[in-house]
Amino acid sequence: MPTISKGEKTRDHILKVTRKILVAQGFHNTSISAVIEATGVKKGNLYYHFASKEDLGLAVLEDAKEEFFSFLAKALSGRDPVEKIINSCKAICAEQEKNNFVGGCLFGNTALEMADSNQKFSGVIQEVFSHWTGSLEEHLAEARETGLLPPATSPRLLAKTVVATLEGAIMMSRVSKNKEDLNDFLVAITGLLER
Amino acid sequence: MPTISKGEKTRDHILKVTRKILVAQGFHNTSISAVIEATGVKKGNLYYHFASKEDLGLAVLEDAKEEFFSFLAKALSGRDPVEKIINSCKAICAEQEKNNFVGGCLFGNTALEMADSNQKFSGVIQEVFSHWTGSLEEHLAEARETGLLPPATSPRLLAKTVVATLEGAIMMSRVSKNKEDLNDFLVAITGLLER
DNA sequence: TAAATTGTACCAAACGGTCAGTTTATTTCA
DNA sequence: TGAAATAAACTGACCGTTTGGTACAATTTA
Repeated sequence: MPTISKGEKTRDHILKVTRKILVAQGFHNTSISAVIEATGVKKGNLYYHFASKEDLGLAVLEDAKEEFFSFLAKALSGRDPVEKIINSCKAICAEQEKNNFVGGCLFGNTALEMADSNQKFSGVIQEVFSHWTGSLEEHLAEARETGLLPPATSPRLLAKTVVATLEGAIMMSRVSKNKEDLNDFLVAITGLLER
Repeated sequence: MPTISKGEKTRDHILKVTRKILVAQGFHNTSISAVIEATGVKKGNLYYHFASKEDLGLAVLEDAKEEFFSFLAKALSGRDPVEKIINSCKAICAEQEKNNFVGGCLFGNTALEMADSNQKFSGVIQEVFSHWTGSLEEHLAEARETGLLPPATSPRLLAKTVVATLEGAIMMSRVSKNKEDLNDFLVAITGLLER
C-alpha cells in the first residue's frame, strides 16, 4: 500500500482547500490568514510545507494541472474523435454549472491575473494550454484522416479555437451567471466541429 | 469650446494613468502608493477626487467602457456587415499587438479577478459585454437578412461566440506572447462568419 | 472667493514571513 | 523489548512593512 505520511496528508489538504479559495478570489486577493482559517493549519506549519505564498500558489496550480490532465483524459470519451472532443467540452461546462458559475477556470483566472507579472505562474498556465490544445489537436487530426472533418481543416487552429472559445465562454457565463449562456456556447462549439 | 477645468484634467489624468497600471497588474495587485507615484498626484488630492480605491477602480472601468464603445463604433467599418465585424476584430487584435500582448483586455481581466467578489465591478463588465455582443448582433441580423449569412444563423449566438472567442484568444496570446496566435484566431473568427 | 492642490503627519488593520520551542513519529542500538 | 536519539510535523507569539485611508492647515490657481 502507498504509505502516505502525515505531512503529505496535511500538504495535500492545504493544496485542495487553498485551491477553492484561489479559484474564487484570485491570488492577490487571498491572504495567508484566510488560508490558515480555512485549512485549520497553523501559520508555522503552513510555512513548514511551503516556502512562501508564491510557492503555495504555484503548488496549487501544479496540483490542479495534474488533476485537470487526468480529468481531460477521462472526459475525452466517445465513439469517434469529434464526439470525444464535444463530450470533453460538455464535461467542463457541467463542472462550471455544478459550481454555479463561481470561480470559473483556475487556469484562465490565473492567466489573466499573473501573466504579465509572474513568469513562474504563466509557465504552468502555458503547460496547461499547450497540453490541452495538443490533446484536441491529435483527435482532430484523426477526425480529418477518417473523413469526419474536411481535408482543409487545420487541427492545430481548430484545437486552439475550441479552447479559446471555451475559456471565453466560461468568462462570460461567470459574469452573467446565466445557465443558458454556457449551453449556447456548447452549441457553437459543436457547430464548429460538425460539418 | 468645452471648458475643461483643472480639476477635470487632473481627474482624467489619474484615470488614464491608473488604467495602464490596472490593466497590467490587476486591481488587488495595484497599490494606492503605486498610483500616486505614477500619476505624480499627491495622496490628499487623489482622495479629493476619488472616495476610495474601489471608487477609483470603478471610475477607471467606466472611463474605459466609454472609450471602448466609441472605439468599437469606429472600428465597425466596412462595405458590408460581415466585413464590419471582421474589421472590428482586426482592430482589437491590432491594439493587442501594439501593446506587445501586455495587459490584454481590461474588461476580461477584471471580469476574472472580481466577478465573484465585487458586484459593482462585474456590473460594469456586464454592460460592456452586453453592448458589445448587442452591436455585433445587429450587424449579424442585417447580414442574415441580406443573404450574407444563411437563414438558420442565430445572430445572438454568433455574436456571443465571436466575443467569447476573441476574449479567449487574447487570454491565450497573452500567455504565449506569440504574434502568430492572434492572427490564427482572426482566421478562425473570419471562417466563422464567412460561409 | 471657491475650487483645487500640497504637505506632513498620522492611524489601525492587515500583510507576508520568521523563529524558538514543543509535540509526535520513526529509527537506532544496547 | 525499550530507552534514547533523531527526524518530521506542528505551534503560537512576534516581526517589520505595507496597506487603504484620514486630518487638516497652508497654499496655489481659475
